[in-house]
Amino acid sequence: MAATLKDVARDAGVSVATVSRVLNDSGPVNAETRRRILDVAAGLKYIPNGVARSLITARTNTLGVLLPDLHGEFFSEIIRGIDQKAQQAHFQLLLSSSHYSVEDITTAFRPMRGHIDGLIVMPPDLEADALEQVLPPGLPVVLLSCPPVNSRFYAVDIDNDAGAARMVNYLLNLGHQRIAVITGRKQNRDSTERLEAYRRIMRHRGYYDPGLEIQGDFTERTAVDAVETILGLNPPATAIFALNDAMAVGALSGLRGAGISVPAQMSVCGFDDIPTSRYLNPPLTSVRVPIAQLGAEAMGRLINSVRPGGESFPKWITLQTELIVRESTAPPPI
Amino acid sequence: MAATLKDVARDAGVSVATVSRVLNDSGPVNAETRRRILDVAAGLKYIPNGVARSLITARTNTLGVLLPDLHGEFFSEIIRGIDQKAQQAHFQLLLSSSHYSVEDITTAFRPMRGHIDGLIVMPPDLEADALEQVLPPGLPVVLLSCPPVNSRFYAVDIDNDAGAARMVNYLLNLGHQRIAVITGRKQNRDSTERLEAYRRIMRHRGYYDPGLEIQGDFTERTAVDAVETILGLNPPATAIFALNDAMAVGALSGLRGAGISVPAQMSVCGFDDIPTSRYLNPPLTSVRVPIAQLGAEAMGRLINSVRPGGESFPKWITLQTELIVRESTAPPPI
DNA sequence: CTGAAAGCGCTTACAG
DNA sequence: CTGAAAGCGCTTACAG
Repeated sequence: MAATLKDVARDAGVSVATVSRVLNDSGPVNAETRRRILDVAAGLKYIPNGVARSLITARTNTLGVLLPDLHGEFFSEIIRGIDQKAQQAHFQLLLSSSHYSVEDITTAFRPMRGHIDGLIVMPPDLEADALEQVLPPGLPVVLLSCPPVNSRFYAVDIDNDAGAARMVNYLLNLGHQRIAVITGRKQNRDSTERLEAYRRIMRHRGYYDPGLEIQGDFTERTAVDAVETILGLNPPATAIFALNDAMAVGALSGLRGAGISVPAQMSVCGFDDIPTSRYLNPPLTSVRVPIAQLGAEAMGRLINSVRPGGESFPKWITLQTELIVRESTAPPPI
Repeated sequence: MAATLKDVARDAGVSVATVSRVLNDSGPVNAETRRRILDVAAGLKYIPNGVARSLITARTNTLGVLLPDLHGEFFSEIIRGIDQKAQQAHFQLLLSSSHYSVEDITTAFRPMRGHIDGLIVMPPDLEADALEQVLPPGLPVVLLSCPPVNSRFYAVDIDNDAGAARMVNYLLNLGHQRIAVITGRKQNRDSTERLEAYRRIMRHRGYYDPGLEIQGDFTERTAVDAVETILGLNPPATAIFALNDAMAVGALSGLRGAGISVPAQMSVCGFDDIPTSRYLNPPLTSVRVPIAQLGAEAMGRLINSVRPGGESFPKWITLQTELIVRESTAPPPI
């Protein structure tokens, strides 16, 4: 049906080798011959068969992306950054999500094998070395939000520690002492790091109380439930630090349901600064994470490492965050 | 490096044909031979080369997805539905976004050609036939939110008309007469259809006024701006119908900035019912669209049409919506 | 500057 | 039940 190299060669009266040279700009070709070939190819609407090309070159020009989840703006922003970068470098994107464990990742990777030149993956906490066992030795890999400890992988992550520490200090400086925190799952490294920073600062200032830590899972719903628990605290909390914005949204909602006004009676803040946060009621104080950039940086590194002779990047880069103060936080009620 | 069919055949003392038969469960093979081959394959950690397989079978087991945008929860929900369905059917996903025009789509499709068995695409308004010109004749295609008029394509869309009509009627029945509407871009068919329904009902009830229509672009930001215009209306509007939820979020934010309370002084409602909407302050009245299902239905149809002998689906399916009344709407102030 | 030929790793009639 | 062989559509030394 579709024209092949052979068809073009036949119609142009040359060999397939010559056509291939013209199409790939490899090797010298007579200018006149070149023009004729290009004409014929256009006339035939010839489009190279990428699969055949991949088989012989062992390059697919496709990069894989394995994500744990697809819910919420955080992940769509990551994909947006990844997609943007991939497009401008003319790479294609093979996407797969809902992979929470190394086993999931292993399974999801299987069909990708051979179809991709490299992989971006967001594995559960500290699984870099386990991952190295199950991925092909030569495959370029970039880890998202996971340190490349003991592995040959590249990694891009966020300075969760500094971000969370600044937020807690900001809250403390506002006068809060009872700061409740809603965490993500224990396996979630972003959550763990943010929580550790919270603990360190709270301890340091002498306000640490494990009773202030409520377990969530980074979704709005668990935060709504967490608010109930928090409102039952004694002595009461005066601020809620949700370890991501989705949960801050849930907390705001739960508080509204309970008739608590923010920030007059309770301060609320989040982490990530997803695009929606500035439009919330009240606008959310949060820690800005360059989410799309996180994806873009990962993709940039991956592209670089699948391309021969790219510049050399540091193995591990940590993106900085920024405290964004809006209207959901204020001094505690007196 | 990696083991090939030939390696397995050699070590098992059989021909590659037999190994292929075992691995694909095609054709009869002696039980003992089969076991031996499987053992050898496992020992060698053999994984079939998908590219080579694709070249010979002319099937890639990969489906392409071309989306206009990746901002916001609407698109991540669509992708989630698509991905879920693809995974359970063991298809891979090639994703590309930021394609607003038929030209963009044409360009983005080029590198996908040959790599995919079918395509899901969300084209601009009414471009189905233009699209048919630029896509290969045999390629299975499913259109998202675009009628398949004059084309051979499948299509899945939303009953925008009924949804918007119900919302406007609901607002009218609440007592509103001056209902401002914030629209999307003119090329956006979802927006256009919702707007048409709005106009029809407003005309029918005798409250139609073109001055109530404010142009937006489906992002929060334009809705914040639109609110300013709306607040300058004379006679004033008492309700705002944002034609998607992202703009309702923006409207809520703009109103808050202007010190207008919702719904006491102004009712606000949206369309799509993105996951966040129920957690807003106040929780948003909206038209529920089964967003993930939209993606899943499209993928289901695509999978069906690339698989030989699948059941036959109607060419065009329209998903129904549901009015979700929350707390952002109330009777107008007296 | 150009072509004949090998080969990438598979699948699939066709014989036996 | 099994194998030899052709072939999918390309690229790339190797000769000339």
